[in-house]
Formats: sequence, structure tokens, C-alpha cells
Amino acid sequence: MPHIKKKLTSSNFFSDVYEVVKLIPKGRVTSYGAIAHFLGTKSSARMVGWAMNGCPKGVPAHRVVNSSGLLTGKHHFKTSKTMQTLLEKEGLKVSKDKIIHFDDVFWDPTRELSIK
DNA sequence: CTGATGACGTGTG
DNA sequence: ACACACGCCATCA
Repeated sequence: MPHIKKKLTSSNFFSDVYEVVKLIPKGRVTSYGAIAHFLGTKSSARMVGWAMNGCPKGVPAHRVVNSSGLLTGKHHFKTSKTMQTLLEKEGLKVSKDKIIHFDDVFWDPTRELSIK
């Protein structure tokens, strides 16, 4: 990335979130809570969602949903259907704003990245 | 510093 | 299964 504007005071936490989100394999999803736990702020999944508020390009925020597999953040995308469309494009199935087989496609950073 | 806010999570009825 | 309340903690006015 050429000119990344550093926001001082913040970014650190946000940066970590973005990194993890970018690492989510295609066709997989994770939850805010899982990321929060991975970053250490396990009790504050809200911070993760907040971080996504400024999600720069390149961050597949659509792969991040709440613990129920619900597309809670779809309203923050260009259009309400963007998130679901993107997910379906990656091979996931979404019904009523909820990911089907969520357990099968769930990608846990604390397990996939940290292990051992 | 204080209070409000937020793309969440968990417990309880 | 659904609805509601409380907790959590970083960021902003």
C-alpha cells in the first residue's frame, strides 16, 4: 500500500483487526467475538465491530459476522445486499441474513493462527 | 475527566 | 426460539 494514512492514537487495535480479517480464508467467516478474543480483548467484541467502521479497502468485512452467523453489519456496506451477495459469491449460503452451515465455515483465529 | 455510543456476547425469563 | 438487560472497553464530543 503506497500512502497509508496513519491515524496515530488509534490504528493499533484497528490494525490488528484488519490483519486478522484479511487473513480469513475465502469461503470462511469468523465472529467479532472470536477476533476480540484473539486480540486479547475477549470481552469486547464491540471494539472489533467498531474497528470495522473504518475498514479500509482490502478488508473483507463481509466475512465477519456475529456469533449467531447473522449478518449484523450488512447495513454498513454500500447496500444492504452487498454483504450477502459477497458471501454467496464465495460459496457460502445465506438465508434471512443468516449464514447456513455457519459451524462448518466458521474460522477461528485463535485456533487457526495460534495453535501450538 | 465524564458521559454517550457502538457492525457484540452471554445470561435469564 | 424470542425479547430484554447488563457487561465490556476503545473512541469521540
